[in-house]
Amino acid sequence: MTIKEIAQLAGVSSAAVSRYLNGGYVSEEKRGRIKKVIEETGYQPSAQARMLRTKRACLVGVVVPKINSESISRVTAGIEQVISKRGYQMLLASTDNEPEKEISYLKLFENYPVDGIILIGTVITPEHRRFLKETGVPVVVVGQYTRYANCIYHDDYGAGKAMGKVVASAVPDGKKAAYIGVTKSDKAVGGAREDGFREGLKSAGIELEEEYTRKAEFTMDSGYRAALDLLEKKPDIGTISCATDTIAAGAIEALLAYRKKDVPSQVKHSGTRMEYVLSDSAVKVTGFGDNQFLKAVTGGIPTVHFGYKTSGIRGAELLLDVIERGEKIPVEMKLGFRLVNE
Amino acid sequence: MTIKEIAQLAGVSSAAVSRYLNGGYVSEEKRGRIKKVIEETGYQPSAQARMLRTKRACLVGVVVPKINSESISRVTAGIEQVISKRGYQMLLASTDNEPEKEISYLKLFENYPVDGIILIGTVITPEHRRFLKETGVPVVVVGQYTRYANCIYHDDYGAGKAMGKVVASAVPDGKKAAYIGVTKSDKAVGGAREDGFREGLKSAGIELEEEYTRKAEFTMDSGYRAALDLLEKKPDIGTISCATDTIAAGAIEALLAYRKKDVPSQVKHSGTRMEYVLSDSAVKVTGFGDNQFLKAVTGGIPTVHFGYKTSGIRGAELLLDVIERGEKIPVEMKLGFRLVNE
DNA sequence: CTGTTAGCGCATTCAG
DNA sequence: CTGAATGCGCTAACAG
Repeated sequence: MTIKEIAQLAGVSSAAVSRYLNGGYVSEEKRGRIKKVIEETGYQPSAQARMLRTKRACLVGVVVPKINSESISRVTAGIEQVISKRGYQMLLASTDNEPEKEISYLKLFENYPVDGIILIGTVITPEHRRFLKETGVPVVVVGQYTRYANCIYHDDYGAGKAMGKVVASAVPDGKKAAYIGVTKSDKAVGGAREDGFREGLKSAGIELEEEYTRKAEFTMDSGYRAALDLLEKKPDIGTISCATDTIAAGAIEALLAYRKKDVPSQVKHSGTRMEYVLSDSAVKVTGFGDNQFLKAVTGGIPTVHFGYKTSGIRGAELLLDVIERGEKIPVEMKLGFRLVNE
Repeated sequence: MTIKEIAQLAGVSSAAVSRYLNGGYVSEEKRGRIKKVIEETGYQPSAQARMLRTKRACLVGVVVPKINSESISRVTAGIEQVISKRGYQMLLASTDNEPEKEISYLKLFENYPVDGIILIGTVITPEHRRFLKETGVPVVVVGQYTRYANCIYHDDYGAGKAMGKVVASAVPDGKKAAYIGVTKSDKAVGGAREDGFREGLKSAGIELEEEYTRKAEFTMDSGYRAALDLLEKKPDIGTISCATDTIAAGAIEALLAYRKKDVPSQVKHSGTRMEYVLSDSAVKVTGFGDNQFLKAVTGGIPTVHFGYKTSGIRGAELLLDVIERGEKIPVEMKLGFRLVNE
């Protein structure tokens, strides 16, 4: 069903139909005829052809590293909130943490009818930079700093440092602090958080020793394996701090499993908090991200609340500014954090 | 940058460039020149214009009720797995559990360059049915039964019944079984699971009493409130069964909070399982969905594993069959389940 | 207010 | 093998 057919059936020109559809001048009489025909046929204009013409889609594309994540869903919720208020819709592309897919979806959106792109960043490769530098489509990056695009990121270093201090005062005498991080290629989550954490510990006179350190993927399962390895090799661990709450969940699982396997112990509740008791002494797990699911079922571990939803909101606002008002001045925005359950 | 400009720069016709791009006949010499120009300019053909022409996008649109869900991400992972192998990409639209948005995104995809649509269904309204009946775009529905489209759904009734039997044998003498469901408008999760559960209990001689029943949204928070209400009004509860693991997580949170507020008690571990001890007697929480996160941090509650990933795989295969081979025979597929941690 | 006309960027005939 | 020409479905001038 095309606009031309509708025009014929209604006995008008296709331009009249187009105007009808877009709120232009149409006489009452023709308006009625067109309306009737459209209702009868159930005609829907092809968004695709329209976009080819107008170069406007009222659509933004969002590239995310994975779908099943509380923090990411908070960001997208923020985006949705502001763009839907302005008549836009949102399309998501999930890359499953594969940088190549990320590029391929960025390129898809680039040649696709979207007015702008929001990239929830993890690892920024040279290819990413090249894309950001060369693309004509407005892009804002959320979650990572970059000078090649408008960006909104979080104070991961500060959060890491604050957590380091918290942990410093929590690790018992004679015990050690351990850390499960992620790849440093992720400057924010892998780099800044860990660097900050180290610094926070150091400011309290504690050194994070390399043997008490592991690298994990962004998954619970990976956190589980890393934590188990840590527990098996280092019996004097007092705290396990993880780069994300998801990894922390894996660490908690490992504690449960380890306890079950080797050491008689128990889980006890104090207040709303659970401590995973190991060989008669609690191993405390900390995270980043303030995952509500984790909080609900465990009572909450020490973690950091970032303004994920806010970053989505601000990111979308920024994007719409450049889409609609052609705003040219580059923006870098850093958002703060809040310690939780310390 | 258009195909025409490339043609000019390379001193050939736009048709030649088009052929070059699509693997048609081009002499070695021109091929070289074209290649060079394209590389220099970084030209990328407009997917949008191409689609307008060819009616093929190598894209499938997936409409999901929410983004932050383990079960949904398992389905999309399944979809991704098969379509990416066949050269397709996937675009997601999240409706945040709002039926109107669902329709609006379905219509977006309908007039958009996607070759097919997969709808992860919750509530199927008359509008949905009308859409499915009338749209020309191939659609498959995952997670709900419908006769208006190819569909793949799970044996929610059977799963509910099986869980009912498990619970029947777990609820202590003198105690009652409680159930937190969701809206019956969701035939699968709201209707079938609860009906099956009732039946399972009944087959063991237990009746699910209405006062021990609550309705929740598909969120943890809602499960929390429902469970707390249940606990406060009915002290003789032995088990709380929830329509989803997410709701169950909320129920666990409620147990923790309730215990803290009123009743001295403790959490104890037996094996890998935790039981939330209430007034000296454990209240067992059960769910549906086999959420791995929940399992990790609690040791696992009795739940049901559905073949979510499989349904994604089969759904995508079905869709590609109709997209690529014009398969016309309607398919309804029911997938089984497996009890976990009973 | 209205219809005619000319493309948006590309793929596909169809004669060369 | 190749280029000129046509049109996908729609909107934006433009002259009525």
